[in-house]
Amino acid sequence: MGKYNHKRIEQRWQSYWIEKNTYKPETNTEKKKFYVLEMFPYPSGQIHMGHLRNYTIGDVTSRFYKVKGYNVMHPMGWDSFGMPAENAAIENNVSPEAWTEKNIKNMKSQLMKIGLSIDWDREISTCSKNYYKHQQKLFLEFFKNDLVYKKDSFVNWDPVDKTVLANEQVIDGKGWRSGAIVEKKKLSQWFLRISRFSNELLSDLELLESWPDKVKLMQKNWIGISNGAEIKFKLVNSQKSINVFTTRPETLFGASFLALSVEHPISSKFKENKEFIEFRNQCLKMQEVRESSQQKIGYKTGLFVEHPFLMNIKLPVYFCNYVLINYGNGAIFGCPAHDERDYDFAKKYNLKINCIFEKKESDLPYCDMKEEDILTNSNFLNGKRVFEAQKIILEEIMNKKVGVSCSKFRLKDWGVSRQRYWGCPIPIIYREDGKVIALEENQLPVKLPKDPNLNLPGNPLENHKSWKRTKCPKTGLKAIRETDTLDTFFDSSWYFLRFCSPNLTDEPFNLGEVLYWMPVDHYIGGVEHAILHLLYSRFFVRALKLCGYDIPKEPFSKLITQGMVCHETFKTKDNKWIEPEKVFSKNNQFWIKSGDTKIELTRGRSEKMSKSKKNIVDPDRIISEYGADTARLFMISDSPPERDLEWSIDGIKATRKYLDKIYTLLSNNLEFTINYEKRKLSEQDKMVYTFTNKVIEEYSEDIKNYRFNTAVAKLRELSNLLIKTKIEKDMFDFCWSIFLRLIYIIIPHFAQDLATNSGLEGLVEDLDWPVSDKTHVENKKINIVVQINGKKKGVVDVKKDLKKETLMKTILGKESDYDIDETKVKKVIFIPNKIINFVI
RNA sequence: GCGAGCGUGCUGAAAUUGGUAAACAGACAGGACUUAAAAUCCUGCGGGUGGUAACACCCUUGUGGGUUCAAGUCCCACCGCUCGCACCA
Repeated sequence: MGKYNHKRIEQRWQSYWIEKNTYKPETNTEKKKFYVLEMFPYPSGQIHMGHLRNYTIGDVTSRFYKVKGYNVMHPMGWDSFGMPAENAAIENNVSPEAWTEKNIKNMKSQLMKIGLSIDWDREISTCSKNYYKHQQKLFLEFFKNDLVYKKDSFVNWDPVDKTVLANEQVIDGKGWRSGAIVEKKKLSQWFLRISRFSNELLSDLELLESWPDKVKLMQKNWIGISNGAEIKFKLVNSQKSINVFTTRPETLFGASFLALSVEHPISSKFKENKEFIEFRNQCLKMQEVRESSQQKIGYKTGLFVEHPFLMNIKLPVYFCNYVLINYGNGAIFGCPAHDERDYDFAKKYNLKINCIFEKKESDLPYCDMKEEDILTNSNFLNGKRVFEAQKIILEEIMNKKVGVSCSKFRLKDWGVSRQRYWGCPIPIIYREDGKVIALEENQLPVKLPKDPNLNLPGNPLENHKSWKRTKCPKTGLKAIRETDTLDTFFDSSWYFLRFCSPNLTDEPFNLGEVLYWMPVDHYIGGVEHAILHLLYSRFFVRALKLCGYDIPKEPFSKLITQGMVCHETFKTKDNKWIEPEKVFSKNNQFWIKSGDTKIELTRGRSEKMSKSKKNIVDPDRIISEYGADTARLFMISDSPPERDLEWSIDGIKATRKYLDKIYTLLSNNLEFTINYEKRKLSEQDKMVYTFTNKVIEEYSEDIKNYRFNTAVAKLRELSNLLIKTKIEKDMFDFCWSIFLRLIYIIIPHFAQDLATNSGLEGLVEDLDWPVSDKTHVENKKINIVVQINGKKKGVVDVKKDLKKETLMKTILGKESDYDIDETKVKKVIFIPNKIINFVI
C-alpha cells in the first residue's frame, strides 16, 4: 500500500511541469485569454505566510481557469529596488545588488516548492537594467508630455532613513518604515501630475464593478473631491487680491476675517519679519506633530481685504496654524458662527461672530446644513433656504466676477524623488549653462554605479566621486546628472504591462501583446495597497494613454484583497514578546520555561504575523515538513480569502492527516476514469452519484466566487460520503476520479500523482473541467419543512414539485403525525419544494 | 470628529432572493485496538426542563424594540470591536 510521500511527489511533478513548459501560455490562439496576477513580492530573502496565502489563492484561480479552457497567463517578478537592500548592504558589507540577487534566488526556490503554475520565462526584476531602462523611457515620455515637473516644496523628511516620503508613506506623523517623527524640509523635487487625472480617477471608480466597495470608497476618500467656489477678496490699498476656496459660499455674509496658511505666497512679504518667522516655525512644527490639542494660534498681518459684496466692510487678514497650504488655496474666509475652527479662533482673538441663520443665535457654532435652515443678515440672501441661497450666491459670484464655482481635490501630485542609491536613476542632466536636459532614448539606460559609498550620510549618488559628472551629448558642455532616484511605487505602476512582453529589448511593451492580455482579469493582493499602489497604477495607464499608448484605461478588472495571516501573541509581565511555540499552558494559564523556573505569560490577542511580535511561522519549514499541498489546502480552507486567517498548527496537522487518509485509501485501489456508463443504480449508488454531481456544480460556483472555504467543505462532504457508503467499484472509480479532478486546482501534486498512479495518462488539467450530469442530479424526492405559525414542527419527505393541495391533504390527514385542527387554520403559506406554514 | 465594515457554539466558520441556525473543520471528552503510547477507527460536543430510557418540549445568532405567516438576514435605537481618513475650508 502506498504511503503519502509529499517530498517525492512534489519534486516529481514540479520538475515535470518545468520540463514540459506546462504553464507557458499559448501564442496565436483563438482561446479566450485570462490574466491572473498576484502583487509581486519584495525580495526580502524569505517568503512569509502572507506570500503563501496570496500565491495559493492566485494559483487556485489560475489553475481553475486553465482547466476551464482559457489561455492563462500567470507571471511572477520582483519588486527589487528599495531601501532594505541599502540597509542590509551597510550592515553586512555586501552590495545591494548582490544582496538582492541572492534573496531573489532563495525566494524563487521557495516559491518553486509551493508548486505554483507560473510561467517563469516571464520573470522580471525591477532592479535589472533590462527593466529600468524602459522605465526611464517612460519617464522621458512623461517629461515630453508635461506629466512630470520639478518644484521646490516642503517635503516629508524622514530623519532616520534620510529620505523624502510621500504623504501616504507618513502614518500618524511618522515614517511608515522607520517610525521616526517626520520633519518638514524644503527640497527641489520631481513630481508626477497625478492631480491632472483627479476627476477621471474618481469618476471611473464606477467602472470597477468587480472591485471591493471598501477599496473604491478608500480611493474616493483619498482623492477627496469638494465642490464649492473660489472667491476673490481684494486687498485694501492694493490691486492684489487673495483667492479663497469654500464649500459654503452661502455663508459669505457671515465672514469676519481671512485666514491664511503660513506658507501662503503672501508670507514672502514677511520674510524679513523675525516675529513672523518665529510664528511660522511654530506653526510648521505643530503641523508636523499633528497635535491633537487642535489649539489655534494666529498672527495679525495688519492687512485688510474688502468683502466682495459689501465694499465698506473690511476684514482683517491673519496667518494661522489651522489653514494648510496643501489644500484649496491655503486661504479661507473665517465664518465663526458656522464653523467650529473659525469659532475657536474668533473667540481667542475677539473677532466678530455673525450668525446668518435664523433662530440659531443660541447654539453657535451651528455647523449643520438642513433643508429648513433660512438665511438672515445676508443681504440678498435673506429669507432664502440654505440650498437655494447656495445657488443664488454662486450665480452672483459669477455675475459680479468676484469668483468662480469650482471643485478642489485632496489628491496631490505625486512626489517621486528619493535621495537614495538603490532605485531607478532619473534620466535628466543639468547642463553648466543652467539648462535642464532630458536624455535621448539612445542614451538609456542610465546605469547605477557599481561602487557607491553607502556609509556616508545623505544621497550616495550625490556623494559618488565621478558618477554624476557627465557631458551634454549634443553640445558637449559639462553637465551634472540628476542624483535623485525614483520612488519604488513608480516601478510597480507598470510591471503588469511589462509581463505581456517581458523580454522585449527595444520597447517597454509590445502594444499587440498588451491589447491581447490587458486588463489583468484577476488581481490579488493585500488590502494595504488599496490606495498607494492601485491608485498609482490606475494613474499610470491614463498617463501612458495621454502619451499616445493606446491601452485599456483600467489596469485591473477584478480585485481580490486578501486578509492577513494572524497568530496568537504572548507577553511577559515586563512586556517582552514570546514566541507562541515556546509557550505551554496549564490550568488556563500560560508559561514559558526559563532554566528551571517558569515565567507566567499573558496571552494577547491574535495579530498579524510580524517579527516584532515574535509570532511568525516560516512557511518554508511547514512546506518541507508537511508538504506544499497540505500548506495550500490549509491556507484556503479555514477562512474566506478577504478575511484574516488564523494560523493553526493543529489545522496543518489535521489537513495532513486528511491527505494521508485519502492517499492510503486510493493508492492501488483506484482506476482513474472520466466516463461513467449509465446503468440501473442501487439506491446507494444513485445517492452517491447524485451527490457527486451536485458537488461538481456547487464547487465550481464557489471557486468562481472565491468562496474557497465552502468549496473545500463540499469536497470533504463528498469524501466523507464516499468513504462511509458501500458502492459498486465503477461508481467508486468514477466519483473518486471526479474528486481528484476537482481538488487538483488546490493540491495539484497530490491529485496528479494519484491520478497518474491510477492509470491516467497525461495531466489532470488537460481533461476538461467536470460537468455535472443534470439529468441524474434531478432529485425526485425532496424535504419540505412543516411549520405552525412560522415555527418548525417537522419535515416531510415528498415528491418534487408536489402541489399545495396534495401536500395539505397528507399533513392534515388522519395518518399524519401533525395534530392540526383543520377548522382552526386561518391561512396556509406554501413555498414549493421548501416550506409549508399553517397559521393558526 | 467623519466615513465604512463587523458582532453566530470553547475556536475557525456555514446558512440562495427573509424560509430546517451551527454545514465543514479545529480543540476537548469518552470508547475500541494496544502491555503501554503513538497512529487509526467509533461516539459525543449551544443552553435548559421533564423522563430509567429511546424521546419530548422550550430557549438560543451583542442588547432592546419594530416589520412579517416567517428575521442571523430587513428597519430603528443602543453597546462593543476592527479598518480607513482626520484642523481638507
